[in-house]
Amino acid sequence: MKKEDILKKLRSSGLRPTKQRVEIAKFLFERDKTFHFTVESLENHLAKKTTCKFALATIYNTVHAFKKAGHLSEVDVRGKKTYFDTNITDHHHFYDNETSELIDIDASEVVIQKIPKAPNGKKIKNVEVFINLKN
Amino acid sequence: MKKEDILKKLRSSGLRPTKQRVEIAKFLFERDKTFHFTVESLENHLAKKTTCKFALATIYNTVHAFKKAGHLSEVDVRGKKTYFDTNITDHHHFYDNETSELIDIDASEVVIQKIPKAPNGKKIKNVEVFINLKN
DNA sequence: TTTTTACTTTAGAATTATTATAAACTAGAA
DNA sequence: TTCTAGTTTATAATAATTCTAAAGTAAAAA
Ligand SMILES: [Mn+2]
Ligand SMILES: [Mn+2]
Ligand SMILES: [Zn+2]
Ligand SMILES: [Zn+2]
Repeated sequence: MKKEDILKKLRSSGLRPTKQRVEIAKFLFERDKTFHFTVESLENHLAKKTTCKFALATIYNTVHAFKKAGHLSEVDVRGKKTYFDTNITDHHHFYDNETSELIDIDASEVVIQKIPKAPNGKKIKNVEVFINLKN
Repeated sequence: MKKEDILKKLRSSGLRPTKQRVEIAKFLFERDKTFHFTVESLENHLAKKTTCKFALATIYNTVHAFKKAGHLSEVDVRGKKTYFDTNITDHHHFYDNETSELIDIDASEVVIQKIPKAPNGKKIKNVEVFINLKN
């Protein structure tokens, strides 16, 4: 992902390219594999990787703007913190409760043979499969 | 569910049958269909149904004791509040984002044909299917 | 280039859900 | 009935997140 693409992500999220936002965008989007994170973990990573200072509110605001623009998704994990996901495709997860780690499962790796029909007046938006792991 | 069964639920959770606990247990377990709730919604229901007063801490403590004893389960729902479930069997859910309502899906109504194998050293504990609804 | 404007960062306050505390109360044993 | 361990409760504390408003900055206007 080039600098111009980073700027595109910011613009399409309605965000001016400030120092903080560019650092956050680079950290989140200049990678090959999926990154699952909480605001707290992102803050720690940013503190290590960059010299720039980040107010917590800036991280929250930026992450939410990316989510709203569709550049990040949210994953439901048991617990109090919100988890975000750089993988915005329709996909599933393994969840390791011991390590609180999420692992992506591509949609093609799960085939559902039978599923109930939606309640009256409703339609199915999407199906999420969550596989809990143990040792 | 008879009075004796309610007392059994309390005893097996290590709880003395106090006025508050009996009311909570009756409200949660004297029903046919599944009840999905947050501590806040349970508090509101109890306020309507009974004359007894409940400190929030008592509701939290009692619900957690029931969960620990296996009489309640927890469901992961997007959002900040913890959802509990009187259905303790292995089952799945529809989730209506408009109304924040959960609907049970019996395990037999979902058949999964293909699923990835667990990462090295790990085993699959259980598989949860979450079907998001739209209008 | 300067000036101006609107947007942004930030520290700290506020809010929300939950958990902890410790004093007053009570079920059940003795 | 008395005693004891367990319970309820109001309130304080904590944790995650959101809000606020003052000081700072990017980009448009002059
Ligand atoms: Mn969650
Ligand atoms: Mn949740
Ligand atoms: Zn993912
Ligand atoms: Zn359920």
